[in-house]
Amino acid sequence: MKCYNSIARMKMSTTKDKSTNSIIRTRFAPSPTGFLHIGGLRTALYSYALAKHNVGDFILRIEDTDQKRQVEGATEALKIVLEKFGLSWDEYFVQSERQASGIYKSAAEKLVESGHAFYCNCDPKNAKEQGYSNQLRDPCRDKNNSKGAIKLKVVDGESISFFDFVHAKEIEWETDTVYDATLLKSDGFPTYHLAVVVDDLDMDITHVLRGHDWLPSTPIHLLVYKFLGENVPKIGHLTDILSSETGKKLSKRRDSVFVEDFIKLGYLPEALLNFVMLLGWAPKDNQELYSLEEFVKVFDKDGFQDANPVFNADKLDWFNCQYIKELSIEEVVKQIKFQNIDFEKAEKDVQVEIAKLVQERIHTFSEFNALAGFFFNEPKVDTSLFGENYKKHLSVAKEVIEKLDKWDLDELNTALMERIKKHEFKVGDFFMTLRIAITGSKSTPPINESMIILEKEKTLERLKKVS
RNA sequence: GGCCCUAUCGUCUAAUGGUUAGGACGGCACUCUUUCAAGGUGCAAACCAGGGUUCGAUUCCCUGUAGGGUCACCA
Repeated sequence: MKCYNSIARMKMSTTKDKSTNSIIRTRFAPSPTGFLHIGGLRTALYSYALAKHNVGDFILRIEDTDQKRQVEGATEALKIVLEKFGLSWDEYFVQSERQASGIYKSAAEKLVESGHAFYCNCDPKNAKEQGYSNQLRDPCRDKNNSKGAIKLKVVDGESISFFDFVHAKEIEWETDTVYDATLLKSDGFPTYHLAVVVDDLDMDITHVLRGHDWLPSTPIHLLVYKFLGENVPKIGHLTDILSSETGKKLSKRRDSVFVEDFIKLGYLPEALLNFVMLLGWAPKDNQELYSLEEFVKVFDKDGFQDANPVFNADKLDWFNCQYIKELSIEEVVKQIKFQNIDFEKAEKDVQVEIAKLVQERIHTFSEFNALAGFFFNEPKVDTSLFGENYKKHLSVAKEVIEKLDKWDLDELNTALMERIKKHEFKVGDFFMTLRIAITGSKSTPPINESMIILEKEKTLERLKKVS
């Protein structure tokens, strides 16, 4: 991965001939205010795929112009997660570092000079109470102030539009509905509206992919682009992912939305990424399983969905199953270690044996303890679960196991089956009794295999306890 | 409320001016099986409504309805 710093990058752009630059350049521009949102992962993925499908550049830009909302370590966490998903970037920028060079301030001042922006020296704290903050036309626009925040001077009676490449249609606004947005705050930092335009221009971004929540402020950006007099990148707005609970946009408060949380719950990055690929984009054929590499290969701008998809957890689980099945047994072992401390302490061959039994039976690794915790913790056995004849079953089983001279799956099975026949037990009933006695549950991994793993002593201990 | 976006099975979606409207998840049934999974087979399940345009609309246009987003010196 190439990682330029901002200064090096600025030097580059001054020496480069922009007119010959036809390469596709996309960016992911999160603000470091917390963990990565599932929708953010999808935006990053599509931006990455759009660039890489066309052998272009994918840029990571940290938008940290609101100093008050910074979260310690969020940028580092963001980078780690993106790399975990294979979304590596070619260039890296931090807006607060760029801000120091005065790039945003001078752009804003340029707009004032050309008459497209004005100073507002109202106290931001009182602005709301005075009704200045959400007014379409700010009273300061005619005051000729020479300091304060800088706001956009929107001209009425015009229309402004752009072609949205996700929706594949022209979207238009009357400027009468666009408010005099703040571009440069009184602390000297740009707002998103200014920074995004200045940076996308300076970094030669060709395609902007962002969330639908940005659509309403697009006319502001369009105006700034126009007044700065440069080429506007193509812009596309991705659908919102809806909560299956509320039917509304996924919210940090109500829904589980953070990528890190899904990883903790035992979802594999490949599975999560594959799931997210198909929320808002679909291929022409019916293929559903894609690695990142395959996805990049088939990705195109025509596959975008216009309607908001609902987050379907069942389908995510299914994807996770598919990828868990493909895992090598060593990888399964590794994943289980994150879920259970006792497992980590077990002998290596025991770990492998347990992993084999569990691999096809779980949707996420967090299910491990419910399914296979009995290997490490003695279960509480609810005797009401037992069927008829369970006492006979148990005494026969104990007898067989005690006499068994070799602790081996085949030997155990044949010895058990022999006695089942002799006593004319129902095979299923007999093993269900053993299953409950040993695991405390009616649905478990294969019971003979489990007993072999548990070892003779522990198996007998548990059988004795309930008989 | 203003502005903007959207509308195919419960969910993710494909295709199409003429099709038995396809696939996947989930559901159900059967099968496999000492439980649960996994696997296999099959079934049910959709074009929001009303007007146009057209020989013909799920598809194109309009209206309605419904859903979503957004209205900060936050991003």
